[in-house]
Amino acid sequence: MSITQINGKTLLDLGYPKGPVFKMLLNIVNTNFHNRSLEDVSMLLKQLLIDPAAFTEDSYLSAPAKALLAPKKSDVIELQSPVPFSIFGESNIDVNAIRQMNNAVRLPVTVAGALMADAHPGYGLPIGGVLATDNAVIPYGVGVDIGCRMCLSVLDLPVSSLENKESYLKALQKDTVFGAGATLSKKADHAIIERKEFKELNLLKQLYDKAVGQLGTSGSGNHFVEWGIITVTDQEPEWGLAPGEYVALLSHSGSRGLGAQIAGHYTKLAKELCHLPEGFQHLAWLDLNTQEGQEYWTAMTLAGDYAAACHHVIHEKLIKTMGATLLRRVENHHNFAWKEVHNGQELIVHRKGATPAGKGVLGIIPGSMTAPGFVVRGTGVTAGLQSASHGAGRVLSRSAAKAKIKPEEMKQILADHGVTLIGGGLDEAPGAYKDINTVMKAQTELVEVLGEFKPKYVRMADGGPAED
DNA sequence: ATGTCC
Repeated sequence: MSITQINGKTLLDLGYPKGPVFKMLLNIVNTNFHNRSLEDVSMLLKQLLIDPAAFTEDSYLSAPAKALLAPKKSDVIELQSPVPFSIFGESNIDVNAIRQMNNAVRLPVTVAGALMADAHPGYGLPIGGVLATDNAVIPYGVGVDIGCRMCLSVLDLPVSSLENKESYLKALQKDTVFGAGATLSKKADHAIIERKEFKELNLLKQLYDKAVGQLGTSGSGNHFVEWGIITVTDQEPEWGLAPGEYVALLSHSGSRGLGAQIAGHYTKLAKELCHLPEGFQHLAWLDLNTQEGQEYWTAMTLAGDYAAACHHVIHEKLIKTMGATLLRRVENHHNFAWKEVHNGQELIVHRKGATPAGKGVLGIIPGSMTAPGFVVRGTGVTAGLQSASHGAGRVLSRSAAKAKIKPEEMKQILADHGVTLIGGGLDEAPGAYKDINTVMKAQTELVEVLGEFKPKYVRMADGGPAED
């Protein structure tokens, strides 16, 4: 026997006006009409829309009928007075990022917020923004690249082997694939493609082939795969490595087309279901008690695991090519939402370009292709919502970097740091980023540094043409 | 970030 369930899209397709009647009908239909056929339910909903007056005494549908008959009242959600939030490294943050955060803490679902030291403006929530809400998830609070993350593998290769430049560069050429829409020529094998969610949600069904083809690729933008040296400095390393220098592999990428499509789909749905005032619409949320909210959570979780799988495929290939053994791995999402308990309340904590930094939690904060990245251990500070920055943060937009930075300057900085780059454009030049050391100083109370990673051989997507 | 599509 099949169970009939409808969602917001069903109502939109039937021609229902957006508003409070949506939530009423979803509850009524999905709890009381699930034994009826979808055809019967659709017919009934059509009649209700055409002649609501005929249903005002209906035992199930009187409330939505009356709502449809009521004079149209504005259904724009009212904002609350702002929840105070901490800003780390405020003097170094674009005012527009702070303005966006000021907006986010006025949502009626917001319980707490924090802005990280690498913050810059984004869609809705700024990059570097952390927002804790009550039972609501904001697709643009997670970001377009769901599950964008870092992965560091510390290997048993001798540091002196890095002198063998060609073998490391060749491995990067052979085992990594970059570019928008890029796929592997030989499909990667990983348990993620067996996940049942790909069969349970229509959207995920449609994205399955794309996900399989792009598994193990890196994408474009600020994503990279690089070899380098990690210097472990912590005297009592709880991560099982004695202080000293090691060869390490570091990657930065996300959930590729899969996550991007999920983000696009549910952001659109959120905007249709959650009506915010002008200027706030990118912050539209999905109630986790609705089918749409649950679907997003399921899809987001899958995209996060898929992003992790992509890193693991890349690392396994490179480790095998170099004949190395994995000593220790550290990895973390920095675009995601988590269910966490803060001050005794379960909250939805969105980190959009922020590293989880709960007490004792390890994470990676990359610098740039010539600046060090850091392995950190969170302190769990409440003011920072148990978070830290996800990198240095941009100081120049992509277009500004292309216009301002000269190719010779970029070459010189790479040479000065002994870094070899495959691909990479002026928009990713070190000069486009803030000074990572300034950013780290602004968050000393949020994270302790356990080790410092210096890039040596870096691969990124080919940069676009320079702009005039 | 994504083959730039609501």
